Amino acid sequence: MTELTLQAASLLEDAIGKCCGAPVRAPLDRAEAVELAGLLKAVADPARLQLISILRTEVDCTACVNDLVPLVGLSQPTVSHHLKVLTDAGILARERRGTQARFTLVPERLAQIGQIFA
Amino acid sequence: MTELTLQAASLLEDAIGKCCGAPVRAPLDRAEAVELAGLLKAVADPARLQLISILRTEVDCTACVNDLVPLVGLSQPTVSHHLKVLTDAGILARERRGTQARFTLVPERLAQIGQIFA
DNA sequence: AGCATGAATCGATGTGTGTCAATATTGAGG
DNA sequence: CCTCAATATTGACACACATCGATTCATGCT
Repeated sequence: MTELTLQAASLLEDAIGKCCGAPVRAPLDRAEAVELAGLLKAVADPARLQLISILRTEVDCTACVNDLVPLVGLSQPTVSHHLKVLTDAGILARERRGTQARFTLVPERLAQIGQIFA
Repeated sequence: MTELTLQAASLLEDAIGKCCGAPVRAPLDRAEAVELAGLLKAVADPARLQLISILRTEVDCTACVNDLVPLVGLSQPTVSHHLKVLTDAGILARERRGTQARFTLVPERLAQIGQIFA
């Protein structure tokens, strides 16, 4: 793995053309773009954003489906569906606790999304 | 507008329950969630992510439609469509330059998206 | 004016997705 | 084992959307 010194990176910036002080990256190819878009799609939905924001206010960022259903005002199957989408995207972790399923935020994954546009 | 001191915010954190060191926010209501989701949807598409990443490598973060079409490998109408979506979302700015239209990144808007999950 | 070029709009089409009611599955207790 | 409570899956439906070809619109040039 070759690494660039800060100085070399700066020269590269001048050569390629630099934007807005943001780090220089090569344009995404189709595959990379599809993967990133998949992650963003998981989050680009009102119900799922609400679920995430609710979990953020819960102790340990966890809750079970039954707690969430009344808070988002959707049917239980629909909430279950959204939780699955978020879990498949690695944004939530699922853990069985007796008869109920507890969902917990994965903060590193959220931070990763934030980094995309940093 | 009432402001919280850092100390008060910290107490509030303890009272509400805190997650992952992320700032405490109230859960999103439906309207807020819809608006945020709209912004994220604009970005949650492979072609549009590619367009953004390409613009980032261009000098001054600008390019015209004809330059972009071959780079993303989609038809001109489709590229035009995606550019419109990004522009409507405030992520690009459009400017006529003779017969062609130049699109420029709005870095503040991109940063705003990053902040959502910070 | 007329033509050429670059960009936007239109119409159509196939695919994806959010939602729910109904049903199935899982796990705990009697 | 049977039942109950919590969650997941299925089927169906409406709606949104990415894509393209054809066309239209806008500018600059001759």
